[in-house]
Amino acid sequence: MLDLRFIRENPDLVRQAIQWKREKADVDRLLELDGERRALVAEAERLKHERNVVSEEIARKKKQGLDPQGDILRMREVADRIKSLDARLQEIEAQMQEILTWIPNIPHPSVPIGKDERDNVEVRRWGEIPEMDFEPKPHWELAEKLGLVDFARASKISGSFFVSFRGMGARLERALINFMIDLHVRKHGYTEIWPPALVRRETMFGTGQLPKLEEDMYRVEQDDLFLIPTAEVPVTNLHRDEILDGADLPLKYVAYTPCFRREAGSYGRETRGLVRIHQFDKVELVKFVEPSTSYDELESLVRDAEEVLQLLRLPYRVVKLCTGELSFAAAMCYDLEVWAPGVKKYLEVSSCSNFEDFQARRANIRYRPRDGGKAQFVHTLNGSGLALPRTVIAILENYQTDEGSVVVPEVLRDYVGVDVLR
RNA sequence: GGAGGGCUAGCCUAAUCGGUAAGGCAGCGGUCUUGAAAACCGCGGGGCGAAAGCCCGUGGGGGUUCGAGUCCCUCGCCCUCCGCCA
Repeated sequence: MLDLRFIRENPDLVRQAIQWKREKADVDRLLELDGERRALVAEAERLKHERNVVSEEIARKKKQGLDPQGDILRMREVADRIKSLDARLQEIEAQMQEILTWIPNIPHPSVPIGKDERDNVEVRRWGEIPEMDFEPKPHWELAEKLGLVDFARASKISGSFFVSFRGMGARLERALINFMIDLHVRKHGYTEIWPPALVRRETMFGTGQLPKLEEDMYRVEQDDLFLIPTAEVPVTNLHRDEILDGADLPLKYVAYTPCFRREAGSYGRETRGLVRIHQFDKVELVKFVEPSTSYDELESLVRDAEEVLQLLRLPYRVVKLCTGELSFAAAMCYDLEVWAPGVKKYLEVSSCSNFEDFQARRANIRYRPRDGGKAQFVHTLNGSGLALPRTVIAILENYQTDEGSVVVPEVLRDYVGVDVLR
């Protein structure tokens, strides 16, 4: 959510951001309502002042044994006026709120302007694409043959685009989760969190998933709870409606959770195997930081996520998203894309974003600066570190041998228990 | 699922039959000091305003009333007990 005052002072920039992100929000209508609201507030406040003064007068008269009946009758009318003004104000504010919640965050000035992934900017590459003297197989063939994944039975019990890991496949999944969390906790100084996977509506609103993405999420109707699409949601909302101590910042959290996405309307190509599934595992990094440090913190967040790929020795590239690819709440975002030789493309395994104070304002997360002073909104950031299924894809496809076995990356061997999946 | 008790500012705690939120601690600024502590003074939730000042704010929302921390309804959360349960 943007600050209303900021919108008032920078309407053109806000309109531009709406256009860049292909959102629909009527800024002119918002400003018009804002003007109307301010006039009504002035009138209502004048009447409330009168009511306060006379009410005290009534109390005084009663104490002195005088008859306040005339004042009471007069105030009855004032009270009616106030009530109707407040009702009108409430209506206007609800309309403003509705518009406001649909206004996206403003992209950082350094974000390349563009409309789709072709306009993203590659920042750097890491690692060598492995040379194979045989035709690399796609991961679903390898996984099926090695008995790591059971697509058919998962579909039977839950429908298409669900998977069931089995045997060493399940073991690999668990190994990756532990490896990633251990890295971020022990080496990068994150605190491990295990949050709920079902959250309230307000929680989804706090990080910006609602109202925009309601159709993309699973909802438990009976209790109006949502299955989280990412750990970002519960973990960022941990500090909702709090004032953090500036001396404690930055707060750095890492959380493993399953993630649930309906992926409504995104069926099509590139959805075979493990590329896009309704339930997947992810290790997520979340930071709460002082505003002046947030872009440095974004860089270190990206490096923390990259290190997972480097230790796994998987070739990847870092891409800076253009304005049209930025999510609703993000001001800047880097994607990490790992090379998958079987499907012959780069796959997104991490999105690392700085939301500046957009989420903090929505979720009311503030901090008290070290030198005292007023509480201010923190900046929030998050990034995958990493999403599991595509990391599994990359491991299977990059580490495959000509006989169809898969070598286990060295850093995972203690976690997996074997050197080769065969 | 049922019964009861609670929720006041960063934290802690008051407010008689309904009369317009009293204090304390922490924090920040100042006086004093070589520096610090102590002591004393001030600030100390949000909005509008150049300021004076005004409005709002007792978990959220609504109602009754001239006037609500206080009465009523509703939702959330915490605690105690009963029931059920991996």
